[in-house]
Amino acid sequence: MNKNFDKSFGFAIHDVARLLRLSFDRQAANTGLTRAQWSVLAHLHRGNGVQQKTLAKVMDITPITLARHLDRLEVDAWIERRDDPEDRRAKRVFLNPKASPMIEMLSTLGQSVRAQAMTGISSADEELFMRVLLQIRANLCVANNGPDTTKSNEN
Amino acid sequence: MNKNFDKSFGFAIHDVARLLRLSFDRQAANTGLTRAQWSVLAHLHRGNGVQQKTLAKVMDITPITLARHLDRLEVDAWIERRDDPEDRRAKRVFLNPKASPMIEMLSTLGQSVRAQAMTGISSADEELFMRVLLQIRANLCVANNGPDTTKSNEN
DNA sequence: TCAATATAGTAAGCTAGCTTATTATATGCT
DNA sequence: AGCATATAATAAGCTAGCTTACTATATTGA
Repeated sequence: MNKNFDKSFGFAIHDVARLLRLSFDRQAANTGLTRAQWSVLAHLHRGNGVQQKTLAKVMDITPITLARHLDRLEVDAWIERRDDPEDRRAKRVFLNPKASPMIEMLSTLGQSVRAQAMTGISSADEELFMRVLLQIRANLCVANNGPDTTKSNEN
Repeated sequence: MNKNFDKSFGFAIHDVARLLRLSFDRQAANTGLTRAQWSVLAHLHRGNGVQQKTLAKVMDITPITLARHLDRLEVDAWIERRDDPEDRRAKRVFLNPKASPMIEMLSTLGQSVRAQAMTGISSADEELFMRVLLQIRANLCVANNGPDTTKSNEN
C-alpha cells in the first residue's frame, strides 16, 4: 500500500474491517446472506423473540439500520416479526427453523476468516491484541455514546 | 455490549472502525468534510497530480468509489480534475490551495481521536497492537487481492 | 492498417451505516 | 379524564463501500 498512511491507526483499522467483510461476504455469497445479516441471526440465536429496540442496542447499531436488515431477512423467511402482546408499538423477532444450520455454517466461515487473518501471529500476541482492541472499543463507546450507555439490564 | 460477541475478533474490529469514523465525522462536521474525503486530500498532499487509477490503488478503494469522492470534493473546490496530456482517457487530480490548511487541521483531529481511543493503553502495548494490526492487514490483502497486488511501481 | 483486446473513468444499482423526521402507542401529571 | 411527553418502529435521504456493465481511448498483433 502506501508509505506513511500504512502506519496510521485509523486507516489500518478501517482497512482491516473492510477486508474482513469483503472476505466473508465473498465466501458466503452463495448463501445469499451477508456478514451483517448473519450477525443478526447469530444474535437472535442467543436471544430469540427479543424486541427490535433491544436487539439494536445489543448489536450497537441504530434501530433503522436493524429494521432494514430484518426487512430482507423476513423476505427470505430467515426470521419473522410478531406483534408484542404487551406493547402494541413493539414487535418481537423470531428465528425460523431454517436459520439454525445456516448460523452454524456461517459461524464456521467466520472462524476460518479469522484464522486466515491471524496467520503467522503467535497466540500470545493475538491475546494481547484482542485485549487492547476491546479496551479501544470500550474507550470509543464512552466517547460516542456518553459514559456507559450499554448496561443492558433489559431483555 | 454483549456477552459472547464481545470477544469476537471480527465484530470488535468492525465496531472500532465504525466508532472511529463516527467520532471523527462528528467532530469534523462543521468543516463539511468526512473522514473518507479527508483521506483523499491527505493522499493527494503526498502525491499531487496523480491519475485517478493510481490514487485509487494507493488508497486501496475501487476507482468508482474514488470517483464519487472526487465529484463532491470538486464541487466544493477542494480539488480539480485536469485532462492528462499524455493519455486522453485519463485525468489527473490536483489539490487546490485552500485544501492545505484543512489537511493540517483534520490531521490534528485524527491524532486526537487516536489519543482518545488509546486512553489507558501503554505505549508498549500500543506498539505491539499496531504491529499485529499491520500483519493482519497484510494477510488479508494477500487473501483478497491475490499475492501482493500493491507493489506500486507506477505513478 | 485495422481489428481485437486492454485500460481509464463513469453509471447503475446493491448493502450498510448514519441523522433527522413521522406515526402510533404508552406513560405520567394535573 | 385528558393533555404533554416519551418511546418503538419506520421513512427519507445522506456517505461510503462494492460489483457489473458501458464508453472512449490505447495498445497490440495478424
